[in-house]
Amino acid sequence: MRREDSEIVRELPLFRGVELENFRTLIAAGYVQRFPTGTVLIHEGERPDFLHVLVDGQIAFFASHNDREATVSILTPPAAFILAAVIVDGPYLKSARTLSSSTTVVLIPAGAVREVFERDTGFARATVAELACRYRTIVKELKNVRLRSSSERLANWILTQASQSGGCGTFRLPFEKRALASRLGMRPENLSRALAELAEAGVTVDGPMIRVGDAAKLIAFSKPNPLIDDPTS
Amino acid sequence: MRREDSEIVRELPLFRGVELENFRTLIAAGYVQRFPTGTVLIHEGERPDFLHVLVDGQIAFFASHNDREATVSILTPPAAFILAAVIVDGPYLKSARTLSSSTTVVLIPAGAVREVFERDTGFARATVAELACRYRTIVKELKNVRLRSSSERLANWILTQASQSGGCGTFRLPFEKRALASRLGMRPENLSRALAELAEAGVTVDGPMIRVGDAAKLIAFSKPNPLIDDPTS
DNA sequence: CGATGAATTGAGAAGTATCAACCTGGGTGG
DNA sequence: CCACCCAGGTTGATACTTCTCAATTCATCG
Repeated sequence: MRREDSEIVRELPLFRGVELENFRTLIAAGYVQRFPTGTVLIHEGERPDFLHVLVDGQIAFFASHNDREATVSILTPPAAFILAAVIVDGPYLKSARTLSSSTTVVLIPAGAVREVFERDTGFARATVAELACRYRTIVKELKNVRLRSSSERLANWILTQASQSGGCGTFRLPFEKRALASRLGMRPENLSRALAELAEAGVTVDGPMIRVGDAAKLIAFSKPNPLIDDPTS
Repeated sequence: MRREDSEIVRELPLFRGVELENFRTLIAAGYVQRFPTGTVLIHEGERPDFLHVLVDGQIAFFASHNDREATVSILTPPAAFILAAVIVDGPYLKSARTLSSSTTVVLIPAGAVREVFERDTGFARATVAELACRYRTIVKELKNVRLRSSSERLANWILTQASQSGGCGTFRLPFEKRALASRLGMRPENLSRALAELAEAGVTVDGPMIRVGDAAKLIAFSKPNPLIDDPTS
C-alpha cells in the first residue's frame, strides 16, 4: 500500500483514535485495489471478508428484489463502508458498484478489524460514533422518502449540493443523471421532468451543469429541514 | 425503581455486559414512568436528556414535515431507544408516542450513560452491537419501501407476524389498523383495500384478528426475502 | 342512547411508472 | 474523414399505484 493511501485511511475519524501499533497491524493486513466503472465490489447476501475504505472515486450501494433495483446511498471518499456487516458478521444487505473509473479501495480483513476492535477502546469508541452517524443518516433518508415528493427530494438535493460546491450557485453533477435518479428514488424519465419543472424555481440545466438562479425561490419550493437535510446534525 | 423493572433492563443485550457497579450507577440515576395512550414522549428536534428503555407497552416513532406524518418504526418491549441521539448528543430525528395504555419507560440520564460508556468496555461493545443491528434494520426498512408495493409490504408483515405468533396461522393485530397503516407507509384507506385484496391469497380478517388460510399462497404473493424481512440477519 | 373515533367503501385526483419514439454527442471502424 | 452506432437523455402517451375527500357503517364509552 502506498503511504499516501494509508494516510488517507489514518485521517478518517474511524481510524484517527486507533493506537498506532494497532493501526499498523490493520494496514499491514490490508491492501489497495483499483476498479473500473461499473464493477460490482460486493454482492448483497454474501459474507463480509473485508472492511472497505473508499479512497478515490464513487460507489453506489443498491439492492435488488422483484426485478427492481433501488439505490440506497452513494458514497464519496474518503469513507469506510460495510462496517456494520463486519461488526455483526452478518450478510451484506446491499450490493456496491463503482460509479467512476479508477475507483480506489483499501481492503482490510474483517478478522483483523474485529480483533483490533476487541482490544482498542479508541477504535471501539470511533466505531460507535461512526455507526451512530450512519444510523441517523439513514433515518433521515427514510424521512426524505416518506415525507416528500420526488421533485421535493430533487430540489433539496440540489440545494445541498449547491451549498457544498461553494457559493456561486453553479455546480456539476457528480455522477450520471440515471444514478442521481436512482439515488433519489425515481426513474430517469421523472428526473428529466422534475428538472424541467424546477425551471419555475429558477433552476437551469445544461447537460451536467446545474445552476441555481434564485436561491430564495428554490428554498421556498424545497422547504428544507435540518432534521432531514443537514448531514452534520 | 422496582426490582422487576431494573431486572428487565439488566437482561437487555445492551446492559447485560455492563459491569455490575456501573449498572447500579445507571439504575440509581434513573427512574420509571408510566404513560397513557397517545402521550408524546419525545419531540423531534429536541436534545436528548435521557436514554429510554421501553419496559411495557408500545411506542411509535414518527416524523413530521410538510403537514405529513410518517411512522418510522414501532417498538415492542423490552428495548432501549434513542441510543444514537444520546451517543452523538444530537437532536432527536423522530418523535415518539405511546400506542398503549400504561406504557412503562425507564429513563436514564444521558450524562450518566455517556460516562459509563467511556469507562466500561462491555457497555461500549454492546452499544456497537446494538447500533449495528439498528442500522441494519433501517436499511432493510428502506429496501422494503423502495422495492415493494404497499400490498407486498402488508403481505410480508402478515407473514412475519404470523410466524412469530406461533404456528396456528391466526393472530391479533398488536395495534390499531391506522398505526399499522402508517408503519407500512400507507393510508388507512389503502390498508383496508389491501387487506381485502389479500383475500385472494387466503387471508381473512375479522376486526383485529388476521387468519392466514393458505400460507403457501401468501408466500407466493409476498415473495419474502431474508435480506429485507429477517429481523435476525 | 347519543357521541365519538375507527374502519370501510366509493369516486376522483395526483404522483409515479412504463413503454415507445426520438434526439444527441462521443466513439468506432471502414 | 465520415458514416455509423450506441448509450444516455428527453419527450409524449398511457396505465397503474397511491392519495384525497366524502359518505357510511360500526363498535365503544360515557
